[in-house]
Amino acid sequence: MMNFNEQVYALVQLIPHGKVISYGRVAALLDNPRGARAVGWALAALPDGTDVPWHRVVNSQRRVSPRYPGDDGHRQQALLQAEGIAFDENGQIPKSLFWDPPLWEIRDSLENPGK
DNA sequence: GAGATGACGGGCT
DNA sequence: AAGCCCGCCATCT
Repeated sequence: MMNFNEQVYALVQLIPHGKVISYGRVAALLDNPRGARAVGWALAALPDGTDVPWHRVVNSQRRVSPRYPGDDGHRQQALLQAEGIAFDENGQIPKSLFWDPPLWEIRDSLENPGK
């Protein structure tokens, strides 16, 4: 049985290039609707140079979340902009760029890793 | 096992 | 409308 962190990583890897999703939504798709904070914890534990596209996970305000005091989120924004994602003057991402997969698709992928 | 710690979120002021 | 407050959850001490 995959632990929570592994499920988070597996799901985040499914986020399409050019799309984003919120922490809370990731948690909900993993059948843990109140686990948003734990999702952030899981992503924080990723090593540098990971192949997990952590930058595609943003908060429910449709903005990137600061990592440390004083962080302006510029790095994550740059990664997203490189994928064609645009931010408005308020630093928000349009709703249309949010990934909203059907639940069955997630279940399938997590049950058959890699295929 | 109790207490502390976040890359969260939503409800209330 | 912008914060503050306080549950929530997986981990770490």
